[in-house]
Amino acid sequence: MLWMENMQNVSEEYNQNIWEPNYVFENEEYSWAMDELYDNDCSSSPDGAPASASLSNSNNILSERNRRKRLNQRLFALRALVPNITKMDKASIIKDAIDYIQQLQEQEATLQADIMELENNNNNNPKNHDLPMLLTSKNTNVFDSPIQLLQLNVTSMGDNTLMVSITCTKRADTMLKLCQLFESLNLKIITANLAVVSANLFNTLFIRADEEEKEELKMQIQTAIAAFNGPQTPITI
Amino acid sequence: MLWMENMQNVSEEYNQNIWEPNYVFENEEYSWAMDELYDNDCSSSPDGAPASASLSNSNNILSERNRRKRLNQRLFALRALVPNITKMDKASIIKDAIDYIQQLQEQEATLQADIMELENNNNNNPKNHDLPMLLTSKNTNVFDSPIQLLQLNVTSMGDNTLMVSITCTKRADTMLKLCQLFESLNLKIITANLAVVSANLFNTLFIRADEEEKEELKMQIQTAIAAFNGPQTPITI
DNA sequence: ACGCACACGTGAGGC
DNA sequence: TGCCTCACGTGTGCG
Repeated sequence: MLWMENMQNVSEEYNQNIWEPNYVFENEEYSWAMDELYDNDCSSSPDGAPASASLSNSNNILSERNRRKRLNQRLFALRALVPNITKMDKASIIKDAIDYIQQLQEQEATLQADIMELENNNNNNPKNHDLPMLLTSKNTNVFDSPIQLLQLNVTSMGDNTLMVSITCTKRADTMLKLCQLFESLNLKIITANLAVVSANLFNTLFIRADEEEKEELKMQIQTAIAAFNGPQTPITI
Repeated sequence: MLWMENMQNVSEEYNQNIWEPNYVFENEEYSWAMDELYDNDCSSSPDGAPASASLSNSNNILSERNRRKRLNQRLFALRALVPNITKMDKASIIKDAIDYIQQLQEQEATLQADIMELENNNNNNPKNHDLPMLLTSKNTNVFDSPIQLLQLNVTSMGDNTLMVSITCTKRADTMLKLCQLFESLNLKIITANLAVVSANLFNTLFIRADEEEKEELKMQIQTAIAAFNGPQTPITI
């Protein structure tokens, strides 16, 4: 019944691995969602299992651990969006999110009804509201000057945060084009910084995204710039 | 290792318990979240375990099974609320819910701003159609979401530097419009910073200009925003 | 073969 | 004590 005792080797490397999910957690109550991150080797299985099985087993364990970690990060990110949270249970987090979504949905319906009523009330303005407006159909007004990219880096900062650092030559409407590009990519920008030094434009922005989307994001930015510039592409990096 | 074979007694009562979570599920693909619902008694443990331990153990198993079932039901209910779902992963469900909540939040901000705008439009009769209407060459793709200015400060930092601090509600294309506006004013931007907090957008930029242009610059920005938003202006500061 | 996503049983820890 | 929630390792099934 109790033939497997590979637990509780946590205490030493716990303190250096506890910050690896990078959710800050200054308050120490309710600190589940990060009770993992110790990699035991799990060698020498009691029955004479061969080494290959042990290796694949270890991979499975690690993969499953990462999966649980991702799920908990997402759940915690979901919890961060809901304003009125009652309990920190996993089930309660999802329940509160459900209630909040329903509340937002009916509030949206109410607001839209109010808008329609107000629009009908003053019968002299013929404006129409088109709200959904997905991406990729708004950059039809590229005229001439392309974005000349000098450097592009995407690094993971932890805490579901990616830092994008872009350097390009400053010419007319470059910043405008970059903004257009960022909006088209639907990035969740936390903070953006821009510095102009002589004729160069240094742009640093922090984006809320999963850490594993790093390379994907870099490729997205590159292809977006390429698509923005048109058929001829002076990307040099 | 394989001393416990209490699986696969599902087939009879599966059909009457499958509808117990009350989510309809007419399509039969992706039907996880309901792979449980068999209550085995688990009596007569093979080793001579006492009856109390066996009973508490069985209760634990059953309770844990119910907990998992509740969690999956909630997750599935959450998934039912989100319109645009990509994958049926647990992690993807939570991710899509997160994106949807954020989208609903900014849409709510947009709609509330629209309501305020419409109410101002109802109260105020046309009186300011004498706006300078600069820029006008590139804003052919402005739909109808204006910049809702919450705060605007211009302070002199000395050394021919002015600091402009702008707060407005974050909605779609707000940053793009601000960039367009700044470019149209031909400002000599040294450094610009942008922070997004919930549904607000905080913008701070340092501009190379004479100190006596402070009030003039503030007026320029205000009138530019007014011109950008169109005839009706919901400036509240 | 390999990886991924899941449900399961189990022990630990908190009220 | 029992009840509840969680993380863990494991087995299974699918692409």
